[in-house]
Amino acid sequence: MSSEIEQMCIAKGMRMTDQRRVIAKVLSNANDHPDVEEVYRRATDIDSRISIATVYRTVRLFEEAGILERHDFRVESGENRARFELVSEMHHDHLIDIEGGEVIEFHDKEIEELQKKIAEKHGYKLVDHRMELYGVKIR
Amino acid sequence: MSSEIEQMCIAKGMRMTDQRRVIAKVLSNANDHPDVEEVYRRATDIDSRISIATVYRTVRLFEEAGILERHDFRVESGENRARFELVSEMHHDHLIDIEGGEVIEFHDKEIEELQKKIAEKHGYKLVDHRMELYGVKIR
DNA sequence: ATATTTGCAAACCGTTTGCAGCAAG
DNA sequence: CTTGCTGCAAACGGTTTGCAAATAT
Repeated sequence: MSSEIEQMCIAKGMRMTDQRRVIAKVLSNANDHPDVEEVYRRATDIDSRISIATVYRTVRLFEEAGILERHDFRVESGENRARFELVSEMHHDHLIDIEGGEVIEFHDKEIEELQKKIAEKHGYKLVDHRMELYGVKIR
Repeated sequence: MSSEIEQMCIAKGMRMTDQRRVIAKVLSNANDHPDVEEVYRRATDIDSRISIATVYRTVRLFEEAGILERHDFRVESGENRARFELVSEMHHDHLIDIEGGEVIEFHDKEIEELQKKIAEKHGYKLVDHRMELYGVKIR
């Protein structure tokens, strides 16, 4: 059976190679926000004939096709790797545990509404936004 | 007369070189959000004996001293340069014109409050956040 | 058959760093 | 005098790319 992303690719008329199928599967199954290295690890685990260059090309392709969303979370270690997740029907933002690294997804209608209003107040139509909350667990 | 940033540096006991003084002045006078190349341009305009390496070292120093804030605005051209601004007494977020590139600062108490609540609802203490609105001018 | 994709390694770009000389305290 | 700063050029790390071979359609 083909993965969720593979279906989307087919729907968009993309040429499906073994590599793309594997990467599509890895990303479809991910419920975290892996970076390219991690996708590469998981993909080569399934099929070793995949190069990191192809992973880079493929996540970019998927992103441009509106299948994946790219994030640049600010992270303690200062490493600057982009992380990816499947675009979901429901838009959401992220709360990042700066100690543990976990990422919690949330959606707040009220904030979204306020953001739109702020843009309008300044004479702008809001076309995108980025909101990341950074926190530490209360124990 | 010494610039706002220079005063802060002195207050923190930093060794003041000509290069640092010039860079401090450039950043104190900036009311935009220049990247390193732009700071370098403005600085060498005043005194050509400044290298880009020193600009990099100095903005990092100022950032770590809590004098500057670093931003990584998402930008159409895909270029990934960090941009800097003097930390202001009043915290604010940014509305970025994705066409013109202008950056508008704003502050919304209500959103800040909601962000804190969201973090708490998930068992986190909010320690930082990043909120950028991307818009197009309504003509 | 042809157009697209791949792996490889080299290039890229923003940023950092080792080092020897220079300047601040 | 000592410690820290600078310029230079080389290294870095994540990402992209030119190319010839391999593959999808």
